[in-house]
Amino acid sequence: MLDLIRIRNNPQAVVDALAKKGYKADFTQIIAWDDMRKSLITDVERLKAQKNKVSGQIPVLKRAGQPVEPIFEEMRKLGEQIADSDAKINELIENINSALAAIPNIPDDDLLPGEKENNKVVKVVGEPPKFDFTPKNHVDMCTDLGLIDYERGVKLSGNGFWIYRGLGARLEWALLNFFIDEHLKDGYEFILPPYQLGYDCGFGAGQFPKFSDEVYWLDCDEDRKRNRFMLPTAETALVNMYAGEIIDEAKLPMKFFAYSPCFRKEAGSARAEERGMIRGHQFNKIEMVQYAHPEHSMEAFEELVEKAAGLVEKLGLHFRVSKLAAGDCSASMARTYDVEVWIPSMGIYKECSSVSNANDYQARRNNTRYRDIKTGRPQYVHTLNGSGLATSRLIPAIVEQFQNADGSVTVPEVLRKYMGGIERIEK
RNA sequence: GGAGAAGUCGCCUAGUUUGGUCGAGGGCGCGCGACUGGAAAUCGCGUAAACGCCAAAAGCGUUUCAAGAGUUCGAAUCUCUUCUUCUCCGCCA
Repeated sequence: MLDLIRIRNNPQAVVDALAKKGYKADFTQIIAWDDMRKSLITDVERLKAQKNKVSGQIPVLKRAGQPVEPIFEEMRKLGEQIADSDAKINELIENINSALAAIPNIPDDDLLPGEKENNKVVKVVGEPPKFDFTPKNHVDMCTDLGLIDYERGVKLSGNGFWIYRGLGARLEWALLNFFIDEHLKDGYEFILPPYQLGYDCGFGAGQFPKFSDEVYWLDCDEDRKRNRFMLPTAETALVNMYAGEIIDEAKLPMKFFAYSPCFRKEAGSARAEERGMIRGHQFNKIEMVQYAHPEHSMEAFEELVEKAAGLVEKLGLHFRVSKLAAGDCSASMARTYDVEVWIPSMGIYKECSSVSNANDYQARRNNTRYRDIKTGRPQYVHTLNGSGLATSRLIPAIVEQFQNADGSVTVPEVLRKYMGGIERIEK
């Protein structure tokens, strides 16, 4: 949610900034509504003040034994006028809010405009492995080694689901354990959130109303506001934990990470090149979230990027970090860097972490504030999130990048202690 | 899932029977000040948010007693709906 005062103060600046995201903003209607709201409020508040004053007289007159009935008729008329104006004001507020809620976040100044083609690689670590044999793709590797059972996953739940088996399950769990330990070392608090969330969480995170069709709903009431959905990422939970609260400034930054499966419809995105576990309806992810003071959110952002990249690096994988152009950042985000891991069989880098700063966009939507020590006033926090990391993109990278001529896979060293010391996965 | 009780200012609590100077009293906590060499104790003062006048401060006004709707000239107080919590029962990992 954007700040209406900011829009009012300089609409053109906001229009220009949003244009970088490819969003055509026009605030004339919103501002007109807000103008109407303001003038109505001034009027109706004058009426209310008058009503309160007269109302306060009634007990005094009564006590003095004076007649009060004559006043009632006038008061009734006043009351009708007030109810009338209040209804209009509420309608205007609703209009304004739903219009504001549909507008994406303002991208940071330093972002390039445009889409993917303007993403900029800011860091490359390692290089693509060279094989002196014909490398296999991850689907074949995982199937041959018995790590993943794609066929039976489909049998159980349909396309987009798989079963982790045996060492595959242990590898998955080892990755998660490795990430958990690393985040604990960095002083992040471990959170296990509910996997079913209410509508407000989706709204607060900025995913609803626009993307409410991309999650799985558990109930089918006509009004989704009373229903729950399966979380598409733990961010949706973490970012709403303090909704409506005022946090002590001294507590900032607050740092969390959560494990959760993520459930996504991914409608219409089934593509031949995204076989295996590159894109599924359910995948595991550790998500990092920080609540930061606005003056320090950029540092928090850098920290999260470093952490995400550091994890991939410790695994020994070849990857790169890209700074996304304004139009490639999601609607809620002011700034996003992707950590992309090399998938040899596809010949491309695939996102395994996306680190973003929402600035105050989410905090405004779900009313998460801190109390400023100097002024004593509540201010919106900045919320940041980043995967740390999503395993479903890493297992393909690991089995492909670390495959050997005999069809085995070398287990990254940092994972071995979580897998009973196994160094190599073979048939 | 069934039956009952309850949700008041950071926390605890008064007020709900008898609707009207109740936006709301008291205690704790917290902040400031006095006393003290310093501290404790004591005493005094203060103690929410949103919105509007307004870009900001001061000030004034409006709104907010779980949320929403209703009755009424007037609702913390009466009615309805929803949510949450607690107790008992049922069911279960």
